[in-house]
Amino acid sequence: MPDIATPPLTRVSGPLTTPMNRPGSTGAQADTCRQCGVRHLSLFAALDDAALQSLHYRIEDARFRAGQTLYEADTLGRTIFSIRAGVVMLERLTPQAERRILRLAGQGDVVGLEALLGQTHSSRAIALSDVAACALPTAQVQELSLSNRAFTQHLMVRWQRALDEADEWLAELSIGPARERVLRLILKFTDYFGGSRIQLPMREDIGAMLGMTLETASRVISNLRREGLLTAHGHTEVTVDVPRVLEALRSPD
Amino acid sequence: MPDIATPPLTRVSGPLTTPMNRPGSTGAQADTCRQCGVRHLSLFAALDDAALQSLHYRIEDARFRAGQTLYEADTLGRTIFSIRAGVVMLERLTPQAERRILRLAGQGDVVGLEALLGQTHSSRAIALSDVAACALPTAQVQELSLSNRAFTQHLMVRWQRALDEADEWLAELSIGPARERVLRLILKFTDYFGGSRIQLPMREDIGAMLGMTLETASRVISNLRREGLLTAHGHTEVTVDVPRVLEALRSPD
DNA sequence: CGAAAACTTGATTAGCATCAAACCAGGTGG
DNA sequence: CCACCTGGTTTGATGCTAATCAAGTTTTCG
Repeated sequence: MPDIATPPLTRVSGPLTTPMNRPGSTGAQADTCRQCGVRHLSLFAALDDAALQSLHYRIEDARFRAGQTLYEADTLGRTIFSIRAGVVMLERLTPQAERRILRLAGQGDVVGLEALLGQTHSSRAIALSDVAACALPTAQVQELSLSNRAFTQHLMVRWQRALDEADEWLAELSIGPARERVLRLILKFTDYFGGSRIQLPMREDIGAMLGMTLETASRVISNLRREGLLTAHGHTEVTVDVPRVLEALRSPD
Repeated sequence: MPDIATPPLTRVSGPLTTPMNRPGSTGAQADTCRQCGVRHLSLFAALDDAALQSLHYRIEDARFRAGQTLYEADTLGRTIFSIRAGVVMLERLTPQAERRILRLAGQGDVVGLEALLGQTHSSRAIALSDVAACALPTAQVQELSLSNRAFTQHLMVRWQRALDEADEWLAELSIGPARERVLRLILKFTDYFGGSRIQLPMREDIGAMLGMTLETASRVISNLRREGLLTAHGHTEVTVDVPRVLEALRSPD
């Protein structure tokens, strides 16, 4: 597992290039993992030194720029991704072939778990910001879950976390007035980005997350800026007045 | 594990009584499980006779009438429920304290998995129809997943199935015109009930599943009846003209 | 039979989608 | 360097869908 250098979370536009998979750093896997500052958050928190030494497969440092695809829907994956830094969107197409973003995954989350069961990916995974992840071969994960009970437990926790998140999106982000849904999503961003200064995604993406048109998303956000709940810095970066957002959600105004 | 007598799926209203937990039938657990006609669909499909013989905890036959609660949100469970027959709704409250039904679980599904991780239930589970389930003690399940690799795999498949279902509800049942959402939900019912003759839930429940008011749900369903896509038998039972429903969903009319 | 619960239907309104146009920033090429 | 082009954003005008409020009807059950 590679080091933890956190990539800048600036949204990078431009043509999509291939993932920045690095050809494996020097030294043994175990050393790299031991030095990882976010290992305690990851699937590998359960592994002791002995377990790290015994890894049979190479764990790759997978880097993605904003907009790049981690995997496509309806494909078979050979790896699952443990996210060290950045935010990933999971999306699928509605029956009318419109994009619908199902949920986000951030530091400590794992995406692509279905690959462990031999299933094709049910959704597409796209980097919302620049992303650093460990690409864990499914064979390695399966081997570990055979031998290591705590590791299996960690896997199940990741599954449950995804399920909790899905439930929350159903209950909090897919119904209610547009304004409230946007406010709740913005709060979620402050969690994922770890602070009140966040990157707002494209209006189209916000719309796809909340089940509304990009125009409605734009209108709501413009209003929030005028009311001072958001302060723009540059074109995509904003500061959130978290207390006032919480207050706005408490009182139906 | 008890026998498989399928309860009638008629919706029973009236005051909620305690679950019909039967005090365990005669004979060893293994015998009961061997005779279970839906074992191949259940978590226990992975267990051979030896494994069944070695079960340390009593697995209860849990019966619930329509409307009864399997477990409450924010409580700690000591069992998970493997559903043999009937349909269960998982619901939680929105931030505005309105009911939101997240998804359904039917034959072969497991609800309450989070109890295995020591977490409180994140949602409430309520029987939509009469339900027959096996109440599996979490201690028993944890013990099995230690010793039996295939069983662990089955557990993970159940987690993933719940996640797939949640994603589908997000993409297909929480956005789009009311009429289409109702049509898609009705198709789902034909799956869960195993045929074109289904029990329609209360309009209020349909509304809570689709994020719409009960009046809108009622209007849509009344229209579908007038158009002949649904035929009423009694007050809650209807026959679905599946081909025409599929056609109606294909063409945006 | 009467009361309560669930369902249906109507009238009105609010909120959002839609269509359309203008605006703005960044990047490209003359 | 400026003009232009492109992709994203904002804003406006209009119409439709579904929420809301309000009866009225049917069904269920004590």
